[in-house]
Amino acid sequence: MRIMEAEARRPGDINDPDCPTRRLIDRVGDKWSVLVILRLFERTHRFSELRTAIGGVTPKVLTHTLRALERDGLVERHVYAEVPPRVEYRLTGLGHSIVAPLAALRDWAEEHIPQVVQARERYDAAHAKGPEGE
Amino acid sequence: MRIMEAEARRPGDINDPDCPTRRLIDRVGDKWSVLVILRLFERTHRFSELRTAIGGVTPKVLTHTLRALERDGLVERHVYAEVPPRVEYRLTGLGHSIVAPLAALRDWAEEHIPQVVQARERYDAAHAKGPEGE
DNA sequence: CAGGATCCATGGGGATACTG
DNA sequence: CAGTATCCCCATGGATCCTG
Repeated sequence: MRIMEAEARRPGDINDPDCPTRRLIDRVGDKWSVLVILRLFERTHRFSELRTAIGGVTPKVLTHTLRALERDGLVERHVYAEVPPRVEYRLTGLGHSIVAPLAALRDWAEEHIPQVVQARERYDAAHAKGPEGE
Repeated sequence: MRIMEAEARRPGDINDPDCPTRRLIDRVGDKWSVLVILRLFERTHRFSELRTAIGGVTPKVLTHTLRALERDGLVERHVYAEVPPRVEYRLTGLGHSIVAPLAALRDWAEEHIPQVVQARERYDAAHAKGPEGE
């Protein structure tokens, strides 16, 4: 499998800043990036639209997230010099390309998270009072 | 089937702790989980093996990571009551199932990170001295 | 409307030392 | 060997207020 190839060429050296896996984690690891990307995949959004659509995100953080995404070339920022300021965000081609992998992961989540939850309950139940039964 | 619950209650409400996407981010968002999973996909590892193989991870953090993974049902922990303590970690079936999506993302990274890096350089160059040429 | 500026709480995660 | 126990730093991100 592909995984083996990667392993062969870069044997898990996550200290290497060039390690793709490492950078990937940085990218999708933060709290809002993925949500923003999946939102923008649907359609172009204005700042406020994203803000209300996602909910729970503060302007500062949303701005930061969007800037990071823009810097990485995943999102485009379009400013319209109008009287009521209008700024639209949309995915770039690169941004679109990451949607599929992201969607794959999301699909995994939707399908398996219940099992994860069950596993947690089992684990907690077995460890809360101390592993006796065995 | 899978989506109905999460989707039905709130399309994209990441405030809902049950939102699969949200939980997924929690899982793959931390610094070492993905590395550990991909390592264990190759073969079973002992604690020290993982430690040296991944490198840069402290025992405390590695333990924490493994515990979380175990709790989520992605990793199995096998303790051998021997004189020199031996503990082996391996992926569960569930753990194996997430490798493919993870690999997809990793493949994306390997293929597109260079573009991301370029985008960053362009962005930084364009913003460092002030956006004039606009 | 879009976001910059500030202050601050939380905790992930690193370093180090110790133990069953 | 396989962790535990502490201490500590600082990046992430939330709350609030302010502005072009």
